[in-house]
Amino acid sequence: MASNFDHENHGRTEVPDVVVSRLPQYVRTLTQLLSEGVQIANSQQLGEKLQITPAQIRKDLSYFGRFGKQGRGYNVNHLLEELRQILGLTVTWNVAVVGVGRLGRAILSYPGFTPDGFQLVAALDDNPDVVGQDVGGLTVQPVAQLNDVIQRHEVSIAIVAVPIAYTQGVVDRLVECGVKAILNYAPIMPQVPEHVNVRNIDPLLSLQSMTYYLANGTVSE
Amino acid sequence: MASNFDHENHGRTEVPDVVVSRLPQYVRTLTQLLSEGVQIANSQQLGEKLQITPAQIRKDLSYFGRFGKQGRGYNVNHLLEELRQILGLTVTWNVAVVGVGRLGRAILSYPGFTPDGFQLVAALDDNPDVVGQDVGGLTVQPVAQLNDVIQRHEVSIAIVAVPIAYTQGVVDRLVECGVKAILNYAPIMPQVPEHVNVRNIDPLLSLQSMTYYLANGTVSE
DNA sequence: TAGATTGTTAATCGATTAACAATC
DNA sequence: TAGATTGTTAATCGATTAACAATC
Repeated sequence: MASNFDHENHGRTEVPDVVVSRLPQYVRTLTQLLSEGVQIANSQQLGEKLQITPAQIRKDLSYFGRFGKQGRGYNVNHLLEELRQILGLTVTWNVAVVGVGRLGRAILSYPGFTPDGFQLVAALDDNPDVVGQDVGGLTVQPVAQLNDVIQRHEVSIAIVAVPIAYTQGVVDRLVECGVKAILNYAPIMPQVPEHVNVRNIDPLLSLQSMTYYLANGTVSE
Repeated sequence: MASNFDHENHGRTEVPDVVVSRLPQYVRTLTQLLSEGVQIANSQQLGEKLQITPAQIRKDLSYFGRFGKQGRGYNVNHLLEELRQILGLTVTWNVAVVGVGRLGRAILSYPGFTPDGFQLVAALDDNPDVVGQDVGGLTVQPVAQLNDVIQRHEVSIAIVAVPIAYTQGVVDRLVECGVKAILNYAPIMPQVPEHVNVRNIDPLLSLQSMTYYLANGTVSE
């Protein structure tokens, strides 16, 4: 059974997660260079901007193809477009926000997602006082309608900003609805089947690891 | 000059960053177990909760001491207290929030930091309409007062939630004021001297790496 | 004491970096 | 063509895991 999966990538070398996680940073840097009018950049220059070795950049890119020219470097615009294509950033992804408390409202009002192809198409909450409200141009729907809302709006990504006690339950329901990408803001790591991706936004963990260095007078990296 | 640093850890083996970053998760899990009345847990049980191998947990802990009993496991309460001590979570850390826009307000109103020993003691902004406002029980100060505010409140951690164009400038000023731990919410990676720690909260990067798996029909991990 | 689980060493795995032939 | 930089292979580094003696 499991051995079936071995054939599913059609002989492509599996790309390490850590490599995929760097690509959006490459996209960001290239976008910035482009806006500055830079047309060509080599791995050395990109490495300086990104605080990464040139070798790593070339290695990372080599998982996906050959985008540079020897003796010259990379065409910024071309590499950017290739990476956007690889990351699936050339299409629009519909996003639902579950949980419209203070944090959910901040997320819904944040204009930073839309330019990058993420369209907030639905907001859901369980609080009767909140349902029906207009937040960031969306009418808050009851969570009971989750399945229907996800189908109707073709939601493929969910942002979860509900209290910790409800998080796993909401995530379970999202998974049942076929959502395969979840951005979770609750301080908990929800369990999901392995075909579903979860990313946790957990500032408290970040703070708690920094205090180690504050308390011990050393520095990370 | 640099060789001086070699002596500063007094022969202690340097703890890898990745190990330090897992400790807060251990603390969280142990806290939960304690609240459930569990008194003893072995590395196997902790591993299941944390989705980590038992060997890794034992290895991680071994950087800091011997906290278990062979044949028995770990006393939950004791291990928790030891880890809190190691992470510097037994003392209160004063935190300043720079940037009181929508996001800054959400952070200032979020009750989740305080229980863990992080005390929000100051809020700063540059917008004259915002300065003087009461937000989450704090009066917003002008950023011009940064140095003074940090001194007066003994701030050791800053949370930065200002627009991207101001982020590096604010971070530079914080570093000048002696702040050694910065939690940054802007979609940029500020450059700091190596004795300063920065953690970036960057949900857009998380979304952009998940779309890779959505677009390519595979799954991370 | 017998059984269980730690703490630690050694083996494995995977990611990063260095080096260089290919080639623009 | 000469010089520069890529793409890729091999070497290195570091983190994870397995194994087991120590010991509760």
